[in-house]
Amino acid sequence: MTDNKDSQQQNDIVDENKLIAQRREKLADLRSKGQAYPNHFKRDSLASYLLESHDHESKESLEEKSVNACIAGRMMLKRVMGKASFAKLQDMTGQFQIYVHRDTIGEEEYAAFKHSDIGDIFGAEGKLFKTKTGELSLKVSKLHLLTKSLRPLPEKFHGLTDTEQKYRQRYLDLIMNADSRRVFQIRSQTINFIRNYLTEKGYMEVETPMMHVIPGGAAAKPFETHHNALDMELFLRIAPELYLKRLVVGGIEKVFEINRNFRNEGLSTRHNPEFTTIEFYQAYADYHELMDLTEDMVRNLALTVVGNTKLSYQGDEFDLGETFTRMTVKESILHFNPDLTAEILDDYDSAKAAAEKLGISPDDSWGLGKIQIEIFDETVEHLLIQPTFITEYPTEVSPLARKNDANPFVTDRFEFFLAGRELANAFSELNDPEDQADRFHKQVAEKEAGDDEAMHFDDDYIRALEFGLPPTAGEGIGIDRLVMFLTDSPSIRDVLLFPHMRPE
RNA sequence: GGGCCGUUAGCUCAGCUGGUAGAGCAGUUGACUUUUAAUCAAUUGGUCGGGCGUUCGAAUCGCCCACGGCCCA
Repeated sequence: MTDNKDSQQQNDIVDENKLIAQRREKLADLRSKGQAYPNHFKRDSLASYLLESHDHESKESLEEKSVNACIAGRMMLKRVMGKASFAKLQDMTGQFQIYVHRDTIGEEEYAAFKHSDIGDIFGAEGKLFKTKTGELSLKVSKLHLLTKSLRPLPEKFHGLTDTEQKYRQRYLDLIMNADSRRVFQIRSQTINFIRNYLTEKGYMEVETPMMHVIPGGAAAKPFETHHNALDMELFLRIAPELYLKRLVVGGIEKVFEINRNFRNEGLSTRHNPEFTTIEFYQAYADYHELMDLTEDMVRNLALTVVGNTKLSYQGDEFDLGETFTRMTVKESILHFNPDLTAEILDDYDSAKAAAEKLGISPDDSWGLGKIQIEIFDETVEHLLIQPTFITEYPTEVSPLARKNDANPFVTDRFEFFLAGRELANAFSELNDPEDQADRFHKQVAEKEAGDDEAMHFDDDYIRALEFGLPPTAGEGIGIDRLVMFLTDSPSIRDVLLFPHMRPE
């Protein structure tokens, strides 16, 4: 055992390259001289603040005012020119140049600075000034090495581009790539915007269970886990929907939750096993009101976080400032399939034949509604570049949505599409407990027939509905996908700080 | 799960029809007191993702595996 441990430690050391070894020696030297990881330095300014407040000033007026500042950050760039040096310190708002001068900070301090490494974290005190070329900088009177960095940063010009390393070592990506920092700022601002938007409209934010006894609210395969003390199987939630509607039964008439869902499916540029959604529910509203709300919210979100309603996603341009198109599933199919007619779509045999002609292989268990949706997915979805609401989804594929009064074949539901992808799903909720029980029974039958994404029967949810769910409309929006659109990110991994990866 | 592409120094990348690896940046040493990817000179650094095979000889050719990317289901 001991031998193994020793050889393991040996290996750890051998694994390290010379660059790290050199920095470790510098760290040992720092330790020998005192506290190597001090925590006394207080900064008073951020890079962006100094630039905003003083960049416009002339060299002379800066000199006259004699502005003191303390900044801190990671050294990203270092240019030593004999007895004077320039370096860039990076904090969370940007980079700021410091000027380190031997005759100002002293010979010993300057020698130490010359031995510092790119990546080291410094605190710097001094006076603001402008260089010959006009760059606002800090003339350092005192420099504090706050954290020694042991590992060399990626190259200063190309930075870190290796996709795998960006995802696995996100900290490094965030240090090196302003674009990545921007993506996650926009992500944060997006969530913040939505939270404020709904809160201001009187919605209450809640947190419902992530571990479910009966996974429900969506058609998806769940992750399974086990509770030891209770000795029971649990599922990570695939959607919060049924819990949020229980809360509407309980009288929380406007409610929302922004949180993670987990689905046990493959990974791709569009799918991560855990992803974030916002779901919100409003009593005494119908799906038309949610379309209006969605249109207003998405438009103002874009204006707030990217400052523009005209966006482009991977080459597709769209404008969230224009009125969003609204059409039904059938209208959209007919619009993009001139050879089809309403009569064909309404007849099971001819619709099935049309689907087969499109390369779809209808299963015998599919009804007309499922066939129509497959035709929609195949021929319409990817063409909906401009913001579009599609309504009147077949009841067959909408087990939780309220049937349309005029046409019970379809539900009071819409999905919202942008850049050829579904972004939101909403409907007037099914609040008839007997209808809901019937639909659960159908789902259970499908599950027994082998569909492992079909829903379970949730007795307590039916019981809640039996107490009475007021007429309610609800919606879910994929936050990751929304952020992808707002940041023009090609992969969901680009908008997740730590996307799921196989172990190295 | 299938197809295609990739994996070479800490990072970004070259490396031809097989002959035991190269640049830039970073590092080290020296010069340089307002630089802007600073410059100049010298210099260190590699289990070429892993394994097996073909061959006198493999980063290079073949097979298998791992990880990643893109496309498809």
